[in-house]
Amino acid sequence: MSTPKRTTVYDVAREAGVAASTVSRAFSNPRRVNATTRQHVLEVAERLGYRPNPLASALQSGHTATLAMLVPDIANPHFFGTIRGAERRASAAGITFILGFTEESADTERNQIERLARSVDGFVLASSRMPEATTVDLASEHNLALVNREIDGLPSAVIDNASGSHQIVDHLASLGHRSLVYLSGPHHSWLAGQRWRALHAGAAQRGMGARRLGPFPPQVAGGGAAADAALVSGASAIVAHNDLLAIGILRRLAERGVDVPGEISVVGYDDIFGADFCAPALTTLAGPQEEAGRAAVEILLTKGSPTGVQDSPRRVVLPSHLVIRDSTGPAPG
Amino acid sequence: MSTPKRTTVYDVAREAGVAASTVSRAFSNPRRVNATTRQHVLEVAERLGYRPNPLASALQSGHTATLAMLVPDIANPHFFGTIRGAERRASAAGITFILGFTEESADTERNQIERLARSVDGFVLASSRMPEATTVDLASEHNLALVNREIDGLPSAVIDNASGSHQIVDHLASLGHRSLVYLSGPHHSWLAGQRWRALHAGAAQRGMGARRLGPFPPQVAGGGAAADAALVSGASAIVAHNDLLAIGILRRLAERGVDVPGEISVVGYDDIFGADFCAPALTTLAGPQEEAGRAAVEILLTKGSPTGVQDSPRRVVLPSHLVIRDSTGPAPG
DNA sequence: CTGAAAGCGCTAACAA
DNA sequence: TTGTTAGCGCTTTCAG
Repeated sequence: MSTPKRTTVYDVAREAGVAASTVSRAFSNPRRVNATTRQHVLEVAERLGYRPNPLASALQSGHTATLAMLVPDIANPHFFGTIRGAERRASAAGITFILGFTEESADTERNQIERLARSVDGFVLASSRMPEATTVDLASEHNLALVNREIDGLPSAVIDNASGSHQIVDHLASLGHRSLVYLSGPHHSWLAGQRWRALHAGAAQRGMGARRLGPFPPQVAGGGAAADAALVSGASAIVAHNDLLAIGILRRLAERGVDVPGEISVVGYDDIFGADFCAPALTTLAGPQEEAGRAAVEILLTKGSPTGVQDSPRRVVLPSHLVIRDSTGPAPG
Repeated sequence: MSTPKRTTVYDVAREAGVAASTVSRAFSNPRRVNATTRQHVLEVAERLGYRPNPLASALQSGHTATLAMLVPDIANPHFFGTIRGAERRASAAGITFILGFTEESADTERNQIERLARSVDGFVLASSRMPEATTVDLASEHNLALVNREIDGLPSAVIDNASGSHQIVDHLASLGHRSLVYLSGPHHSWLAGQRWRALHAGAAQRGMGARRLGPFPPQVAGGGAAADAALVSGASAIVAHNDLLAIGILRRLAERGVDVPGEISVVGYDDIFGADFCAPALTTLAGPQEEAGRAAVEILLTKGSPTGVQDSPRRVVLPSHLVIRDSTGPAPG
């Protein structure tokens, strides 16, 4: 509030008997300054309570030491781990972390990027909703790293949903299920496409039937309609687009007096907070979310580094594993 | 990545045949410019793809149009609503929103504040862990608004825990409970103090016994020890510091074969995501979290406004209400 | 290794 | 209402 004139490089310089540029170097380019001089400058700075102004620094240098992460919705616990991983990594590197929400809208996402463009060095886009072309376009002007989305030519960190989906199919097959129904997430969701393709292929290999229904809103509230649709389909196993939806389905099935897993099995994706204490506890595909967030930041950090060369974009694929709980069991009959 | 020379106010000014300051005004001070001129400037700016650089603007004006919210832990769903409310309000005002985590540490919190000080116009401190003195100190140099914490002389938005705690006591009393045990959160938590005081007073009024045990880590994992301690205490009702802890307690009780609410009732605070689908569904104190976040940002926004005068700090108290679910029932015997 | 000087892009007096 | 003139606080050539 009060603005008792901030101490600047000049104040420190005068007091230390050096030039402002030396003070600057002492902070941002330690090697370019004599160790003794630097020590002295730092002491004076400390004494005067000097604090570099990141804005002034960024204005001149072009580097903001800040990065932004854009997430569709904060209320989805699925993003917890990723956010935390990203924040931790950024923090560790002394990078300021901006979190933005896109409200599940590609337009909002795009606007956020344009808006923040000058204030950050790069963006982590989690489960981006933007069309591929738009994203590629933006990537030419901005530093982007994707999480749980892959686009040719762009760096990304994803959790292996293909292999994970196969694990799900194998699990269900081993329990004697002959058919499954995938209750899909948003139509334009890259993840939904991935999951369905793998599920479909895996089921074919195992001689199982597989159908896709939906899209359903990937939230607990979407579970009602999804469950009802699944029941009509006659499949003995439901694979829900994510845990939120799966939990909603579990609820609806309980309301309707359908026994899980006695009459029907339910599987989710993400292993979110709550998946282990809903009733019945949910069988779901888990992955190192935190690691994914960390990796994305890492990518941004190294991209901006001295190499300068834009080698082929890094793509990190993290292993997933199926956590078997109480919502899956032997096929009935 | 590529830096094809950004268009600046000067480019626009030249092209529009006006001075740079006019361009500046057209954007940031529309009234101080002729409507026609402004229109023209905006058109030219649009055509050239001009985008104001917020850093340069902030450096000169001292206003960053950015604010930061500091939260102890992103993994606690309790903060969802508050974060979302704050972000939405900021977004609506065209303010950039920075989210930081303090890892439940007062030191980290303080460091974050110092670190971001120059880059933001104010801070929303959610469930701040800092000692009162430190906070008051910081408030003299920074623009602070507290959420779920009250300190004399500082603006805040809190959910009414006192009245809420009384609601809990009344509910339990009406079910015939003669004693309750409060399983407390962190010792230095302001909320924990509030809750216990109100619980204690309410119980006394109703002629109920009340004991406090703990502190316990306010997480699901803390529930094991908490539940065991509660059982030993012999109380027929448990009030947990928050829902995370309550859910952990529910789990432990289930493991030990203790019937809830048949043998013992359990109440939580916050009505977090999951409180409605754990087993049994949790009776808990709910409040308008989102509103709290919104209010805190609102405070920051108006504080920085033209009034200039620092009237008595605003304190917003939001109503809470008890959501009765299946974890509470008549006292046994 | 260090200093001097010139801005980064914008806004804020002060004139006109 | 608009233009002119200085910077905001820092980094960065370029000399020395």
